[in-house]
Amino acid sequence: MSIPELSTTSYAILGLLAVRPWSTYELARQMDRALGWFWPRTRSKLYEEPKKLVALGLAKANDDPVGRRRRTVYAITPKGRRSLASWVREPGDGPVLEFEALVKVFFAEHGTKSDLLATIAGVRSWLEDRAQQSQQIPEEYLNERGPYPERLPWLILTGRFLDEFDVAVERWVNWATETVESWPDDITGADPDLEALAAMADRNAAVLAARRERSG
Amino acid sequence: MSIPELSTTSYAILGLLAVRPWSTYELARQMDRALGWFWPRTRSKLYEEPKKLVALGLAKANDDPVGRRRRTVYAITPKGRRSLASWVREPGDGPVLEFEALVKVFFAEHGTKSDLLATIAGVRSWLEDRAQQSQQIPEEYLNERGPYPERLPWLILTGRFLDEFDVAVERWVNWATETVESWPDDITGADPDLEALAAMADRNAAVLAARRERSG
DNA sequence: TTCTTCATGTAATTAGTTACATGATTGA
DNA sequence: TCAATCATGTAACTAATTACATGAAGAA
Repeated sequence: MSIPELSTTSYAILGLLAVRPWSTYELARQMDRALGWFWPRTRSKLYEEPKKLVALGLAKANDDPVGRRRRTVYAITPKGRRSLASWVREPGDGPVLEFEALVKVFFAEHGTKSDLLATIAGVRSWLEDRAQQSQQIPEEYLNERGPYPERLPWLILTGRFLDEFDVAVERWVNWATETVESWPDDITGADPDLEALAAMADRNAAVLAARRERSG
Repeated sequence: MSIPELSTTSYAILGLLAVRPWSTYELARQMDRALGWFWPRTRSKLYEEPKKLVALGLAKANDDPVGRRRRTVYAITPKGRRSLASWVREPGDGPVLEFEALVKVFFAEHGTKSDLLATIAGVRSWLEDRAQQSQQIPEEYLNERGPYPERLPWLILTGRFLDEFDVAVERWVNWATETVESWPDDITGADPDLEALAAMADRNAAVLAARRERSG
């Protein structure tokens, strides 16, 4: 490789630049709006990465002063498009989850039943905040006002993943709330939900059986 | 605060030390087995963090040489237990997702239909690998052979979340495969699945309506 | 006795976050 | 005209990963 292995973050930004040129601020907004849901990065990264792309000839920077301040607008180059295309064709990594609240559930013995319920309730709030933030996007497109409608078929693919994810969280919150509410106040006396456990084991077995069937 | 704000990773390790003392290697295995599914960290972190805990008086290190090499076994202190307990009672952050393959889906216009199908198929393999890796744990507990059975009620809570997550991924893979297969070879001619889009908008609205009902 | 896997750790590097600073624009 | 918010960026710091090195134990 002549190119020293860009990170996924670099390619994510390069991908946005392939849609159109953006100033850094616009890139940041775009990350908030969409990409950030499954590739979250802090804003300051968005000032660094494009510089790297420019250094490699994958993008170019245009200075576009606003008043006394400079603003940098980045655009993709043909070389950048080629690099992006070859990245897109390689299958990517699977989902990675980080879930602090669940770590606290995992160590629930150090808190009370009501602490645990509060932790779970916090996840419900998270879900609601998220519903709030993401509500306008599908509506824009349904009203034929969403940007870059030619990309819509695959934007729906990604949106649907996030939707399934939220459904999973919601289902879990509902079940976990009920389950913990049924426990005694001293949670060390709780009975394990062995039915749930058996269901997990079964589903797991089903996935593996399906694989054996698929692959011979 | 006298304690300079530990990270979630620190508390995760502290939580494990509260179960029993472990050598670093055992900690690493334990991360692979369970915590790593929702708080993934590289192995070398597991050598660093305990040192920090020791410096703060939250854990103590015992040297336990094996042949000519040293091995360090860490144990929690009473102060460590107090610190852990106060962390557990605060509700934690919601789930954060990173999903490289989905970034590639998002930029699917730079690849072909079959590239896209391959990306989705990669996610199915991920799912199967995961089923493989996690299969024995529920079975151990169902056979009453799992370690620390007194923690089982909340271990099932966390396991169930991961199960719901996998179900979501599986549902998405199935739907996405079907959807993309129905597209023309030139994906720029694909029709957006507006029904799916409308369903997402509806679910979103339902979550928000439920919140209004709850809090109003 | 040698190969492989288990086990133990450090060092160098990269990625990512937090904190800060300040100009431009808008609307009360 | 002043406060709030939008916009632009850097610097210092912390977290995390990758690469490396090597001893111990068990199997062939």
